[in-house]
Amino acid sequence: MGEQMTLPIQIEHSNCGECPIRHRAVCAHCERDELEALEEIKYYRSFEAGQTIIWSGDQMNFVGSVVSGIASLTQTMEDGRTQMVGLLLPSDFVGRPGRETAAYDVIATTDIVMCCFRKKPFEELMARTPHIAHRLLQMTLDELDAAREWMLVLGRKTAREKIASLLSIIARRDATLTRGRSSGPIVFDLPLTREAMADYLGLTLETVSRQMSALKKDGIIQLEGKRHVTIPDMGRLMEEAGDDTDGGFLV
Amino acid sequence: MGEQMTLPIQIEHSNCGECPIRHRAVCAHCERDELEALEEIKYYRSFEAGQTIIWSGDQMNFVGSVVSGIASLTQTMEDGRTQMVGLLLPSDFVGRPGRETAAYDVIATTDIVMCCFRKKPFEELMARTPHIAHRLLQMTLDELDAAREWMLVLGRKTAREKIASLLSIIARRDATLTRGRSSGPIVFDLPLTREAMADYLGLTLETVSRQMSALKKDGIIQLEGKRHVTIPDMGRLMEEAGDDTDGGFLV
DNA sequence: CGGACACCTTGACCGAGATCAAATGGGCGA
DNA sequence: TCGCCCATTTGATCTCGGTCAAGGTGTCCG
Repeated sequence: MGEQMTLPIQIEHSNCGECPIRHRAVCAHCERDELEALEEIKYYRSFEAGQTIIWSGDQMNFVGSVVSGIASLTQTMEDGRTQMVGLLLPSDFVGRPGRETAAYDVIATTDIVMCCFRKKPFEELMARTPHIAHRLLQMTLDELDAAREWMLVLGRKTAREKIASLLSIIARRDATLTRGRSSGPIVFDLPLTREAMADYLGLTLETVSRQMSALKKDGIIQLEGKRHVTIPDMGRLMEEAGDDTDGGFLV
Repeated sequence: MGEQMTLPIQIEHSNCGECPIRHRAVCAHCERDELEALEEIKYYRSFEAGQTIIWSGDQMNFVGSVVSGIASLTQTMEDGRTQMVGLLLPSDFVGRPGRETAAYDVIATTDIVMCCFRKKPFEELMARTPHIAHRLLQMTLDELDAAREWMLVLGRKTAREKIASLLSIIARRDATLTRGRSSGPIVFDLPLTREAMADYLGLTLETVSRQMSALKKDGIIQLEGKRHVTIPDMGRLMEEAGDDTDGGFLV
């Protein structure tokens, strides 16, 4: 069975035409050609929050990456239980080279703009450019890591640890995107509803809410409104997450 | 961070020298050369049940595949909680092309024989042979699928459903390896202890044992001794697993 | 300004699975 | 064959997180 995957494509946040993201290939000496080839097969799509971008089982005729907004990769059981299996943030890649159909639902969590490439030409480009294939392999390995790290979270962590893990991942990701590694308090807006957090963590939204309140009461996080989060001490949060590895943060 | 992964390499169970597995490359017209090149950098290692084959953080100087036996990819928290994040069965590939160190512990569940290739030459071969890189990408995508499917199991399924899911995965894998798809009862030996099953499923061994007994009492499975399992009706087992997809089994 | 709606919080209670503890059983070496 | 060791089973109890049910809060729009 074919399916959906996310691979963070190596890109830079600088302009290429109307697109705020520059799709950068890996091989230094042929970068120019690749960029031009990508330009030719590129188009844009946008989706509103809540829209299902791709249904599990869909024929896929494009690959692409998220320009802005958040989407989730989700699996659903027939009785309605759902589990988010991946989070698509800006710069993440969508689509499985070589596979025909999607295996997961891709649901827009916020409004989304995607930069798409027609699948066939992209794959041909990939075949012509070994470095792209190699880069895709590396990205897929990263995804696999993230998935396996998440298996530990889902299988063995308590609700409180799960919340702390999610917060630290989002904070880390946010911190590396917006500034370099700094050591002050970290401030960001949660891009997920309580329900989406619950789907990601294998919890109910009530439990998520309770644990958020508890972390707030204990001073691990500060909450302003429902979404605005301040983390005064990243180290303490990671302790709460039960993380031995600091994930390369603040190294 | 680099790490460990499993990718089922495309192989055939026929002899090549002393190795019971034939390492088969993907490109038909250059298969001969690839086989010869693989022969040159090949060697064997064996491990006893319980041995840790690779420690998380180890420098990796080989890639390889399992010839016989079972191993597990495992993550451990500092307080001792462990979660298995992958299962290595015969024909599964070990090692991350392009990564320096292992991210997970690889522990021999049974006695193991591995067929290894020195990493550097293997990667050079990979660079020379685009089809191998492409094949590796496909295998990695399969792994990613398996991991994400498992996230649904870990996050949303009940203990009973988890056990049924694990049994059906093992049964399916066993069935496709040993014979073609047949429709009769399925018989196999569990390659895992109750504790290993628990580590895989995010449960305790007591719960595993209880649910196995329950499934037995309800006639979903038959148990002879501790390990020998008969599944009279695969359909019923998959119902218990809450699986909507039949995973391509008996299609 | 106020009402409606979506999202979130909090409370009370319950149950699946964890934990602690003990009994059973099978395999292997002496 | 006996006895030991270790995996497994089974039992009793506890607890975390799920479930059901009210409220609260913020935002949009009349």
